Amino acid sequence: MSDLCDFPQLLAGLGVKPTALRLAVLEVLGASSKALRAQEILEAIRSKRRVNKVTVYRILDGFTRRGILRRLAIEDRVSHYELACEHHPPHPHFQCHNCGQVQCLEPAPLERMWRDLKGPLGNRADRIDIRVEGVCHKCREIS
Amino acid sequence: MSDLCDFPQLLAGLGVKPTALRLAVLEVLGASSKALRAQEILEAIRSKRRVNKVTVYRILDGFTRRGILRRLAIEDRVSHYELACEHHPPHPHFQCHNCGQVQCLEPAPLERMWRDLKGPLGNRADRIDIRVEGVCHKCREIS
DNA sequence: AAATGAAAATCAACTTAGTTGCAAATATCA
DNA sequence: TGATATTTGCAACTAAGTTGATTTTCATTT
Ligand SMILES: [Mn+2]
Ligand SMILES: [Mn+2]
Ligand SMILES: [Zn+2]
Ligand SMILES: [Zn+2]
Repeated sequence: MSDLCDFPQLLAGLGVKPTALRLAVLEVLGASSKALRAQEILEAIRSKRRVNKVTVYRILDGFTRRGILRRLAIEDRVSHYELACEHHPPHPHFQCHNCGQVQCLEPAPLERMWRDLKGPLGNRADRIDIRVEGVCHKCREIS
Repeated sequence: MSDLCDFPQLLAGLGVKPTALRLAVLEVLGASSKALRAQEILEAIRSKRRVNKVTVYRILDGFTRRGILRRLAIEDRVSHYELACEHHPPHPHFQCHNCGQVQCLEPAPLERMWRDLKGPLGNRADRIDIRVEGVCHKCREIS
């Protein structure tokens, strides 16, 4: 999705060393049009080289803490990850409850929701996640 | 939250036997102003009687399938449950990333989101979940 | 009241996704 | 080169939930 980002430079800007594995994680996510599970990222990297899952989990975690990735709590019991670079502003997601895929939707409606939800609370809102669940285009055709 | 519902009657209407445990699960959720984890429901029941966790998980699962409860994928790796009766229409949720509590927000803005998100897809949207993340009122005071 | 049968609850074992602690391998710097 | 710090790997563990088989409960039928 984002071959627009120069990953080595992105990491350099944050003082993070661009190791082969860190770049591999970013490239897998950059090449995907949808948010991926840690498992899927792991397998994608493994199709090219050998990696330990712990390393991948640690990279995903570190990137999420630094704001390089967003971790989505979109599905029970499995996190999904996506790039959080400027080409990927926060946006709603769609998950098909038949095939499980997580699509990215257009960011547009987010701004308005912010205003509606932020107001009425003594809480401080830092982030808003919108998840649409249903049956995707492909799965509808089949059945 | 919903002492408004007559649980035995609710179950009867669906042809589900109102066993002691099923009612206990509904009463715990009915007495709570926030969505609860399976663990919390289990502990609440255990403070009164002895139960096996499998039974509680199966009850939660059955209720969710029948639409008596909603299962919320609001936090990584832990489901939250809430009553889905007419006094609890679907609504956005707020989770504090300090204390982890999941508050229920007002249902109002949901209708509008539907229209915005349903349209642009070949997908069929069945449900929309909105999750606001931040720091809750209580946790803000403390720090 | 005893026998039958179905639904509900329990138990032990298992699974999945992720985490922890520590050791080995690399990279960086003096 | 050696000393230090960072990254990666390995094995063991955890938390949340699931599975399959067994036992209990409870309403019917005899
Ligand atoms: Mn996305
Ligand atoms: Mn709620
Ligand atoms: Zn699908
Ligand atoms: Zn809080």
